[in-house]
Amino acid sequence: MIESDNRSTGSVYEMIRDDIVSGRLEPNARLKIAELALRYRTSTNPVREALQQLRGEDFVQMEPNRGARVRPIDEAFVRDIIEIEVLLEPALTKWFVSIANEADIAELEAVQAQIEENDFADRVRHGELDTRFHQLIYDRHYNRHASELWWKHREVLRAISRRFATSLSRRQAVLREHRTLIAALRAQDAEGAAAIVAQHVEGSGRHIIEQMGAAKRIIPRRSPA
Amino acid sequence: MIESDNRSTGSVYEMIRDDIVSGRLEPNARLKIAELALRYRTSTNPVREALQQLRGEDFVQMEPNRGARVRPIDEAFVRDIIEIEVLLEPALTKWFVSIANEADIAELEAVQAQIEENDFADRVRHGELDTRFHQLIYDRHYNRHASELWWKHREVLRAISRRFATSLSRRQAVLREHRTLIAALRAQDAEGAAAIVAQHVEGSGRHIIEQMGAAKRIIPRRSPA
DNA sequence: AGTAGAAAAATCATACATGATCTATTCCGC
DNA sequence: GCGGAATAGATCATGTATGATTTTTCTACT
Repeated sequence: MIESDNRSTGSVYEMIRDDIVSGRLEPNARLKIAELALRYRTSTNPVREALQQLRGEDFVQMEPNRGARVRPIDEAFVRDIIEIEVLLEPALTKWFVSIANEADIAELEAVQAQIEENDFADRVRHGELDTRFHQLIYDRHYNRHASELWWKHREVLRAISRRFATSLSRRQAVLREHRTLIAALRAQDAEGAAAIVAQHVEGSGRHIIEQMGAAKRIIPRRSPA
Repeated sequence: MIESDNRSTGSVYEMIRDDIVSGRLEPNARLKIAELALRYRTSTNPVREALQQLRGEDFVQMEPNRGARVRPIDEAFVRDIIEIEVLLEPALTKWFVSIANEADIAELEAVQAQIEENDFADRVRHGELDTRFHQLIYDRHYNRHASELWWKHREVLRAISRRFATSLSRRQAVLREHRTLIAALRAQDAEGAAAIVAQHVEGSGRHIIEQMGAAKRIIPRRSPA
C-alpha cells in the first residue's frame, strides 16, 4: 500500500476506479480486499462489490481464489481498443457534423486555443483539455452506448498516456490534426472529418504503443503473474 | 419468483446471467437479493457481488437504495447496439477473409446447411446455429476486445429475438445474405463480404425493432418504472 | 532448490443495524 | 361521504461484523 488514504467522499467503487484510472493503483497491482477496506475505511463487503463491478467493466481482472488485480495493460490491449476507436470515432464525428452549430465549433476552437497555449507543458492539463476537445464532439451523440464505450476507452488510454511524455512529432501531429478537424467540421465535410479522426486515433494509438515498447526496454518488466 | 430453482452448478453470477440472457428473468424484472439467494441456494453475499458484476457488464441496472433490475431493453437500446455492430462486424469480417482457409469456409457451409435444413422451424435451434455461423467468423479474431464486445451484444440481441418470430421476408433475407457472404468469403472479396455483413446486421436490427414496435402495440406496456 | 508448516487471503455463510422506499391505513378539511 | 395528506409498518438495500472453510502465498528449514 502506497498511502493510507482516508478520503470519505464518493462510493468505494468510484474511489477505486479513480485510483486505477489515475494510476495511483498501478497496472497489475494486486487488490487485496482487506487492504482496500482499510484504505477506503469501509468494511469488506462494499469493496468486494466494487471490485466485481469493476471486473464487469474490465478495469479489474479476477482469478478464482486468487483475488483481483488492476487490469494489466499491454500493447495488444491498447491496439485492441484503438482498433475499435478507429471504427467508432469517425462514425460519431460524422454525426456531429450534421448537428454542430456555430457555437459548438467556437467552443472547440476555444479548447483548442487552450491546448495550444498550454503546448504540452502541463501533461495532466493537456490530457484534460484533449479529452474535453473530443468529448465536445462525442458526448452529445444520441447513441449513448457508443458514447459511453468511447469514454471508457478514453479513460483507459488516458491512464496509460499519463505515464509517458509526448514526442515532439506527435505534438505537432496532434495540433495539426485538431486544426484540420475543426476546419472540416466548419466546412460540413463529414467524410473529411471522419478521415482525419481516424488518422488522429490511429496516430495516438501508434504513439502510445511505441512509448510502451520503449519503456519496456528500459524498465525491467515484472514477471507477469 | 417463477420457479424455485435448485441448480447448483456454476457460479451465482453465471446462473443469473444465464437466466437473464435466456429470458427466464424478464426485462425490467426486479432482482431482489434475498429472493435470488433463495433461488440459487446461496447466501446474500454472492448474489450481491454477482449483481454488481452484471451491472458492470450492463446486464443489470441499479438505482441507489432501490436495488437491481434486469436491464430493460427498448428500441433505442437495440438501435445503439446495432449501430456499433454495423461498424464492428464488417471490420471483423474483413480480417477473417485474410485468414480463412478452405476448412473454415467448409465449416461455415456446414452450419449454413443446418440452418437451411431447420428453416426457422425450431426458433431456439435457429438462434444457436446463426450464432455459431457468425461466431466462426468472429471468434478467432486477434482483437479479443472486439470479439468479446460482439459476443456481449450478440447475447443481448439473442435474448430479445427469442421473444419474436422471424418474418417470412426476413427469413429469406437471412438465408440469401448468408449464402452471399459465403460466396464473397470464398472469393476473397473482403470489401464485398464487409458490405454484406453491414447489410445483414442492419437488416437484423431493423427487423428486431419492428417486432418490438409491433409487440408494444399489442401487449399493453407496463409503466416503465 | 525443494518442501513443510505458518500466515495470509478469498470465499461463503450468518446475523444485525440503519436508513430509504413502498404500502396501506388513518385522519383531516371540505 | 370524499379526496388527499399524513403516518405507521412492512419491505428492502446497504453497510458492518464475525466465524468457518478452503486455497494461496510466504517463510524458514533441510
